[in-house]
Amino acid sequence: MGPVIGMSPDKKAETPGVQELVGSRAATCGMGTLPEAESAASPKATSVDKGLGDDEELTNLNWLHENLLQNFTLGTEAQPSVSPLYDIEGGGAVPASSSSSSCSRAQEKDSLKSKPPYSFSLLIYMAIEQSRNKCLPVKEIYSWILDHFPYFANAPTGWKNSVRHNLSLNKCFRKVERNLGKANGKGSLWCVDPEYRPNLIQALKKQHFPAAHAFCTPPASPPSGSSPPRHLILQDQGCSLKESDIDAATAMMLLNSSPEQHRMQCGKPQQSRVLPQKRSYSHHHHHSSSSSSSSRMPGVQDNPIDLSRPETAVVSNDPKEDHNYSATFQHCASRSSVSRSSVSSLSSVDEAYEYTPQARRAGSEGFHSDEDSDLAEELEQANDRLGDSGYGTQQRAAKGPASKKPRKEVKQEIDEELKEAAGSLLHLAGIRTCLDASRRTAKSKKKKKKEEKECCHFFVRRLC
DNA sequence: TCAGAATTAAACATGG
DNA sequence: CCCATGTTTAATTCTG
Repeated sequence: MGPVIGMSPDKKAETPGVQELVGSRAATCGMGTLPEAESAASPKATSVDKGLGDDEELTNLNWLHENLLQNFTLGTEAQPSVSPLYDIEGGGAVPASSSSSSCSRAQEKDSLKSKPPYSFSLLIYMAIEQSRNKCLPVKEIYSWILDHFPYFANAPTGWKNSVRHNLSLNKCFRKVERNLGKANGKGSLWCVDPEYRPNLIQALKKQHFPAAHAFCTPPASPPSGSSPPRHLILQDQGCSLKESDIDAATAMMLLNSSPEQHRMQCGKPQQSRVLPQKRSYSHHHHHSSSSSSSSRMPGVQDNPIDLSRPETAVVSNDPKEDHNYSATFQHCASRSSVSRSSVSSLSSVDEAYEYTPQARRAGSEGFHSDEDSDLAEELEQANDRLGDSGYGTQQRAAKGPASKKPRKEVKQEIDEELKEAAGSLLHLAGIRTCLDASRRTAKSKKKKKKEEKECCHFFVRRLC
């Protein structure tokens, strides 16, 4: 990621109102992260681009915290205005920053300054995936990013251009006409091309995001007391785990990670460069050799992710093949016969939005019916589990409430469990990180050490 | 060092 | 005309 800071500040604001809103929100909730944890992480995390040492690791754990917890609120749509971490830290309603310590203040300050370690593609992906209907208008994507990464609230507005650029250019994202849309505003909806979801998840994982699988659409069967537990596979260890074990397992990953893993989890932000572009936008890409392209994205094949979702495990139509620009472009035509399940992602949406692929891409798109039907069902059920808000209100209103209540309860239970698990995991991770950081930054300033100490003490207290 | 991926900036078109 | 959205190109930066 290039420095956003370098963007010309005199550019006109694209959405003037939002910054204020989010800025103030961020100020009140402090990004909704564990304040003490982040206080250790944040203080010097203002620069992500260069020369980051020990602090950066903490910073990235910071993001890990946020996103882990976000995703552990499985089955609930991200509530932009309410951080998912509220629940964990404050027992439900208390903003994290209400425990006003010097840590939380510093953290709030720095959360606004530190740049997310995720590429725009991943940010967009996360936004879309956490939306109820798995598709969002650009504006909502902006909002999600602003809500979850307040850094952008204060950053120059070129990032929105980048977001749009990514949406247009990245094959992972597909434009969807919304015919009911006038009331919802202009512009199209954007969704994630299921075919490329594995890529995105892989990219997320590569970006110190062990819980990337949580961005996967939940399995077909609705959660119930009798439903079989979801099994997750920790990519680097090949362990198959029940969800209830994930806290311990992921904690193990954090605590016993190899240097490489540790770097992934705590180290310098790395953007995964695995996401396919829709076309070539630079001449030299056209005649670039395919030598390196075939060697990229090792994880997709080497570490198939159990994503509790059929398509995610299917990488046979491997987009990695055309993940480089030239190949991407050339494969477009051949991909016309390739199974396409985008529509399936929208199956539950198409009551609200009619899916009409854009002409530019429609030429190369057919949709796979078999997979679609399965996924449609799956998504329908998944969407049933999701909370309210967003675009699907009408259709839910049409449904009877009778079938909803038990699911809701179950969902709540699961959420509780997951939050708890995530909480303890993060505490462990926080301790680990704090200790590591203290060790490595032995030479660093006393002030910093003090903050780390506070952080560690906090976690130890919490554990006890 | 290099190729490719990602970011950033900018121009332009379109539609509300 | 303004603004949001979407597309495209180009330059730059970063990373494996």
